[in-house]
Amino acid sequence: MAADHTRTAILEAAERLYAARGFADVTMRDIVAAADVNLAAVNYHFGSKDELIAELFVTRGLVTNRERLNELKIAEEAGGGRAELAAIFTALIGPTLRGCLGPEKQRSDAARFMIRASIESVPPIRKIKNREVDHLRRFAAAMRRTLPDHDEADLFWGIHFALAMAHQTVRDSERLGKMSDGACDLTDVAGIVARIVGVSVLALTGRAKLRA
Amino acid sequence: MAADHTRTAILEAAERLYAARGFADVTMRDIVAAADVNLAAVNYHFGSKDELIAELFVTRGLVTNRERLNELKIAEEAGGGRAELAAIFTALIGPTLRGCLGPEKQRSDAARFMIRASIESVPPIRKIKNREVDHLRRFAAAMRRTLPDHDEADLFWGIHFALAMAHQTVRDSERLGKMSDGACDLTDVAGIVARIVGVSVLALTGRAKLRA
DNA sequence: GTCTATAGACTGATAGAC
DNA sequence: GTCTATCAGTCTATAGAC
Repeated sequence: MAADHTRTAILEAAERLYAARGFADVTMRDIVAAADVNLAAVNYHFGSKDELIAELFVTRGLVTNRERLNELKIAEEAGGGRAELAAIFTALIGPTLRGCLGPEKQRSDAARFMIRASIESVPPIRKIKNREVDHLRRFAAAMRRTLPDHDEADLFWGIHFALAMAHQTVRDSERLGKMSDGACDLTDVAGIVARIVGVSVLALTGRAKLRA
Repeated sequence: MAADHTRTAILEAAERLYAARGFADVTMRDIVAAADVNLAAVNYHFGSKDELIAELFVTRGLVTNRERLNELKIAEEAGGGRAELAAIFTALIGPTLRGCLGPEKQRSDAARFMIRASIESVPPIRKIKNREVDHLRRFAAAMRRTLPDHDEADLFWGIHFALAMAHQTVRDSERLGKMSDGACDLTDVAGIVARIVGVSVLALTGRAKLRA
């Protein structure tokens, strides 16, 4: 009970501080002060600063991944086993973008934390991301069912590019806003998702359609 | 002379070590040991660890940006003031990708350093990237000359997405290789550039052509 | 100006008492 | 499970030698 309280207090304080100020600027002493626990408690419960960050990232990432697979499942059922290509891409990038973009004022600590994780990309987080491969292969499999005759490598490039566009939009929305002088609306999440999905679908099917 | 030697020795050692082991794992003590200079010399010549990293990044980045603008200029001259869209995108992403991808064995320390900068993205580097906006606006201007009637925001989204795909390919080539089980050839730099350029051009012109 | 030796403040991690 | 005390390691700052 008391153990749980300490553990939870650390997690909450860490997420809040990391979300607000980033990983580099927040020390373990900042966290234990905010959580009102002892310094050594972090190492006792999590092992190290990196493992604390990893724990937070895994927890939040699992939620997103579950949403993605859920949307994919719905899309496949709606299509009788073969999901629309656009629906597959939407399932892949929608949950992340909806969580990370949108009106700045109403972003939760969890969302802000995930944005930091995208931007700063510290070692513990990179390690976890490298183990996401199996998860992504499910989307490749869904695409293969929809486009059984399509070149295999193209499908993987399609996933790679869709994630790239989504990720970079979360990461660097500031630069895009500055560069376009406000012409690109970064609060219109649905519009951004549709835009990335549109490009991704076109990249896979466009050349063929243009030839026809 | 002697001043130059110390300064240069620090820069060379830092670039080599950062390229090999990343920013987080290399301390200033590692650098001064490799360069055989005194610890305080780094602060004397560069001010801080962050400013040393920034100096390296700016130097290498200027070379890439010059290549980009040079390619853009050639493309505009070839088209009599209006460059082909594909040539604009190639000028934008080609230099970076040629520098960072390709056979792993023959990558220079400079190339490996820039890959690290893409992946780890420490604070001093992020600051510099945010000031690249003016440079990117030149590509937007070139696109406006080629597509004068096109929606303004679309052009910025096009640049944003092209950079996203290029950047992510440098950043996460490992994951793509694993996910595709080798089906995506990451040593074929020209092919990758062509692929990203193709998607980018299609994203801007595809919908219009499909309607026609 | 260039460089060195040294000291300082801060970090994450840990051993051992409670 | 919690805490105090302390560790070795980090970057930075400065006084002074060359």
